[in-house]
Amino acid sequence: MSDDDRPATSGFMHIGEVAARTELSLRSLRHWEEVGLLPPSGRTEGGFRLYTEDDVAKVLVIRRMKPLGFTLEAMKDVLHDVEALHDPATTAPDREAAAARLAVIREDAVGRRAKLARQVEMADEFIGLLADP
DNA sequence: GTTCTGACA
DNA sequence: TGTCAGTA
Repeated sequence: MSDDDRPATSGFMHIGEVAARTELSLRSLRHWEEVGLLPPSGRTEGGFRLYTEDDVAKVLVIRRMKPLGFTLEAMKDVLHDVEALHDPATTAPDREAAAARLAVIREDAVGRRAKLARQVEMADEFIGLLADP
């Protein structure tokens, strides 16, 4: 690794640090860039991906949606809408539309969470079934 | 030693 | 998604 590939000085992180901090695989992070879900904020001259704290925040959003079974496309929309709401330049009607979409996703998430909870119940019952009497 | 791209038992 | 190859 050459000096221009060392991110420590500028607040940027390499993919390895992001993976470690988010408990996600390098493979997933690379894949998500490939499909346009999470492009790194930058690249070194050597081609190394550079991630910011904001990027990590997005990764965490994805990590939270993952167990709910949302599609990468849905995650992409969420990231875009959340970003739009953060951007002061976003117009009122655009905010309204983004908020509406996120509300739909939230309802969906509530349902998916319930289904997940039922699965955990099944797991607990199974574990109880094998418990020492 | 870490990351990159591409490919596939 | 994991993992291995062949590089830089």
